[in-house]
Amino acid sequence: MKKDNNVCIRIDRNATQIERCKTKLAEISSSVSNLSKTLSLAGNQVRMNIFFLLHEENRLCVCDLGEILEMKVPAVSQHLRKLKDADLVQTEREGSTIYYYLTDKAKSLVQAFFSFVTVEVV
Amino acid sequence: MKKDNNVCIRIDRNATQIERCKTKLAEISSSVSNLSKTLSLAGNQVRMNIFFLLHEENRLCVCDLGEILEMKVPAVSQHLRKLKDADLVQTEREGSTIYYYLTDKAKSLVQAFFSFVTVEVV
DNA sequence: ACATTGTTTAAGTATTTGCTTAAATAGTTA
DNA sequence: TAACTATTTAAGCAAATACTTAAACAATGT
Repeated sequence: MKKDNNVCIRIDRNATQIERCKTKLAEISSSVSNLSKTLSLAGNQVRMNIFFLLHEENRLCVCDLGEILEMKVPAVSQHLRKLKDADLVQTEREGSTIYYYLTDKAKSLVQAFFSFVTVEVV
Repeated sequence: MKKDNNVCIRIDRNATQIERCKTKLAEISSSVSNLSKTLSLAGNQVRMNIFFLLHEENRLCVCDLGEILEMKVPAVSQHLRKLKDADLVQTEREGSTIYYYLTDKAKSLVQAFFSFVTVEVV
């Protein structure tokens, strides 16, 4: 194995394949970036629980979520902000209470996630 | 707002709803845990790129992946180990080269991920 | 058996993430 | 407007993550 700045370059590698791969990657780079950002949000048990709860109950406030998840309110609030920044939840105010609910984008995602669970792929 | 160990309990909360939610959560707890673990692996740009590349090229060795992703081999190897531990990739040796390919479990996941990209939900 | 190639493992470090407490903001009610 | 309720924001800390280099391991060829 030859070393080029510590990057391994196999002697009998397929240079055409490597180049093709690099080109393809560059093309889908921004999609992959968006996708992995979204999935990294879903890849957290607390946020996955929030997805599930909002999916089931339609809407909940931070305070309820804190009690259900047995977590302190600021901790929940910070998770919700991440989801809101990613356009996965929206809010509606009712008096002094702010209710969170899933966006359409999140609903599709959640639908897919839970179908995986039931098919027991995961 | 009353405080119970710093956990907020809304005065006009729906106690029945809270209890129902806690019960439901407990029931699906292990599924949610597995799911979020899998998604946390997918929620990383490098690993998502690896998914994409193995999906497209069928199999690749660490060394090729290192060159394509422009990363050092040990860094790639460590990502692959996580995927292998989660039963998302398998290996086959050919001489001294070890090829990685997606498991069936991973193929289903990847299929779903990339259908989201094309539908532009993400 | 020794050198070479392909790969993994280990140890150290920097960055990121998630929680905690305390303070700030905003709406509600007396 | 003052007290109260619901929530967010900020700052600090602890744990987890990902990369780096160096060393170890495994297979191949001489």
